[in-house]
Amino acid sequence: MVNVLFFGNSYISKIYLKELHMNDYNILVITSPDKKAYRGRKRVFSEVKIYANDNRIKLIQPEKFTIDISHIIKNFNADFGIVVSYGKKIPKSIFKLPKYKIFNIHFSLLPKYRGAAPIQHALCNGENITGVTSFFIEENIDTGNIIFQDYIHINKKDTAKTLINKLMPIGIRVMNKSIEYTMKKKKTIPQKGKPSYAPIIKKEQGLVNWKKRAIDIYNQFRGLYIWPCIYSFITSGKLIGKRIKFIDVDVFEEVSINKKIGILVSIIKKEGFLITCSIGSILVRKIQIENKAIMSSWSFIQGKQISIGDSFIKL
RNA sequence: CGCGGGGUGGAGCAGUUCGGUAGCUCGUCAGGCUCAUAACCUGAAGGUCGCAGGUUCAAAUCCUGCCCCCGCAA
Repeated sequence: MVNVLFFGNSYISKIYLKELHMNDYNILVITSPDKKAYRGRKRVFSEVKIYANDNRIKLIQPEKFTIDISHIIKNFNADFGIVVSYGKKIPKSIFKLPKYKIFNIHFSLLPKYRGAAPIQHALCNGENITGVTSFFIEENIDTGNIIFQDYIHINKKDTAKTLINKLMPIGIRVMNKSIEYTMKKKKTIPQKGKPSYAPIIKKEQGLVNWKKRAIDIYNQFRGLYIWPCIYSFITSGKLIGKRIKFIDVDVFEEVSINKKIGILVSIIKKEGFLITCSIGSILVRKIQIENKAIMSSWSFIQGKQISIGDSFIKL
């Protein structure tokens, strides 16, 4: 029986945990403590925890890696460990414990996009290629020697959501290859090339800058699709001061040079409305006003909440 | 027992402050115009105004209780 430590928190992690479980490894899951979601006064368990509980997989939820936690992990006698979307730094005292150390599944072509949000940053930058890399973790973040790497093309229409879906099967393959290579003690290779960084996304990064090109704003939309979405503020008309999230947008055209930017210039029946950017304009199909549910731009227009000439640019 | 917004024909909204005829932009259906149309014109159907009480000559509107939905924050 092969003992595996699994570090993960998100629903992405769950997919990898499931793969390991299906392959009959003896797993110890390390995930974050439960969070409280107050709406409905419920406690929310992470997907990882739910899966572990449903399948009777051992699980611990340390806040920090204390001596006690370290003992539990040591006593598990892991052969190796895998980290997928864990979100916390794992100290040396822990990652030196397993026989074959611990490796991470990272969603970029390292050394590009080191950090917490590689998928989002790759999309925001309009990359047309990305991938999955596995490497042994060390004290610096995302710098370890590469075990296995695979790439994938990014479609112009891909958002963070669709790209994650495409990366999942690649990642599974990378993980399985990595396990195989690790057990065979196959030689790893140092990262080479110029590194770039993908720090955690903050909500403020969703604010649209209308001085940018339509294509740049569209890329920002793709990258921040799942969270926090791109948004702006309505600065005229009846909803003045309200924040508006753009839930579904597209580039309408990308060549015109506009004097007035951040203005709703026209409405396309049943489709949505156009907003000018410095170069080009974007078509907004779905929106969400703060404190409201998501609705189509067309419905929004029916309610006379917004009309041609309204602006989104802060004065 | 965190903060806040909301429930009005099929969709999105106004009307509630200060009680008095159910309103707007769409959609649907029928007819008309048109070579033609998602355009335009005419007409029609479709609502116990979230639920239950209360006040009143009269409640979408005021009072009380309840249900449901949503945003923020974690």
